[in-house]
Amino acid sequence: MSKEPVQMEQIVSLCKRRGFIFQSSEIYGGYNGFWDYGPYGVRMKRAIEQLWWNFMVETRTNVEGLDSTVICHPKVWKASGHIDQFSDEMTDCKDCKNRHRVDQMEDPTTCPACGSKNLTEPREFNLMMKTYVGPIFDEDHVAYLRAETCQPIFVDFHQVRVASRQKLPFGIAQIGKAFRNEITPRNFTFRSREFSQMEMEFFCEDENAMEWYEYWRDQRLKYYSEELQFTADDIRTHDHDKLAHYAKAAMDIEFKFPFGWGELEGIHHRGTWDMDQHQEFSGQDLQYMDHDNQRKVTPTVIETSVGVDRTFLAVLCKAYDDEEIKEGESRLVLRIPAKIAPVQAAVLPLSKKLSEPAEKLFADVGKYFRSEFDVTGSIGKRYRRQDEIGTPFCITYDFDSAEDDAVTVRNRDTMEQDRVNVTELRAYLDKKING
RNA sequence: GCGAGUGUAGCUCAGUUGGUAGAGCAUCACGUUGCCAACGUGAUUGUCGACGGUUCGAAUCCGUUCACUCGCUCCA
Repeated sequence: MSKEPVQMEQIVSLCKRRGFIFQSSEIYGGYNGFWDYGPYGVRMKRAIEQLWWNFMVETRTNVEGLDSTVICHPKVWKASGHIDQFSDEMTDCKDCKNRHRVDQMEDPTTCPACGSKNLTEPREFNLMMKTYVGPIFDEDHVAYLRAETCQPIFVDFHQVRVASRQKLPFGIAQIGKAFRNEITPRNFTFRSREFSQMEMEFFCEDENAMEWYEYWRDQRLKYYSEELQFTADDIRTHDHDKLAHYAKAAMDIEFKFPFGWGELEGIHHRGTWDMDQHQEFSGQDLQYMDHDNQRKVTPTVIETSVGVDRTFLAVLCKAYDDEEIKEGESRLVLRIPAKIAPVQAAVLPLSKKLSEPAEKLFADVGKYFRSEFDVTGSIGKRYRRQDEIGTPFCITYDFDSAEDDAVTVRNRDTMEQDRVNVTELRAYLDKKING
């Protein structure tokens, strides 16, 4: 059953039509690089975040959570290198139209691509979003929106450690918004200017760092295969040969998007770079006292950093299936894993006459699963509507239901139905959805 | 940001040499239907991306701008 590879336009169109994602500020013509999650989108986005949180935090004793502010003391970004490193001088060649980083050019007056000297004045491109804190808008009150969620984790390391009574090795995880003035937002939500990250910084001793690096790489790959059901065709890893200034080892987990391979997650061995920087800039002692060995160590950091919006997009691309049912008839179905589907169970009365008892059933199902009630249109029509938003189970209340206290549960992928007693419905769905 | 392309109802698109907008799907109502896009009748929807100009008259011509797609660049 080979199918046409999905195109980005189809994903964008579906997202808009069914209320997953639409452009920010659309009535004003939109705003480049900003996207809103609609009713189904926010359900699935939160489910993805919850899935990651459960996997990374709730099911472990050695990872703690944090929810820090978007705006931090400006020195945080000075220490992290973002204010300097995120700021590139760029020049455009007026002849061959290529853009170059001035610091990477052998001769800043000559275009490396075509040799022309007809270049624009170097202009600074800083990716940090700037704002002011306090009512006075001058240079002394400049602040930045965080460009990544991990820096506040380093900054709060000691507070979290003391409060949670953790010893090395342990991790701190955070989900939240980050902001970057991307030069070119592109590929729908893949690269936007406001986005959500799910990051975990694992603090350990340097001797064991590579082992932890490998451990977290394996854990994260397990998450993609077992939790998100991505296969070897969807996912590949890519080891960095050129390392960033802070990294000792680094790899990406990439997903095969319609527009090509794109990074979902980065796993980095950051050494003691961040902790050293914050120690230096804050003047505070950020070392960890290892009482067992009577020594102080600066923790080494292993980072796992995921883009929520990218995960969301990957799930949709993978799930999208325009399936041919018979000659000339197809159904659009999103084969989203049940755990993160925006609607996990739709309650549908077979006929409008059955609305009242069906609504009672819906009230009960809705307590335990993300659910929806729909009475408009034929039953087949309503199944197709649910297929389109990836609802794994449709519960149909029919004319026998009052008699036998049972309903049919229709499976999205197989389109087959089970007759399930209402008293067993919760357990039935729970097993199918949560395993 | 630079270069190229695109921009008409929620979606996909039509709109002839400038004469103030249509189709299919979707949505909603009523009837019908009783488990996979049925059908019938009716209804809603657009300052033709935005602003400005030329013209008696602009979706159609010109300018600017915004957004999207592709390339350069960058990254979670």
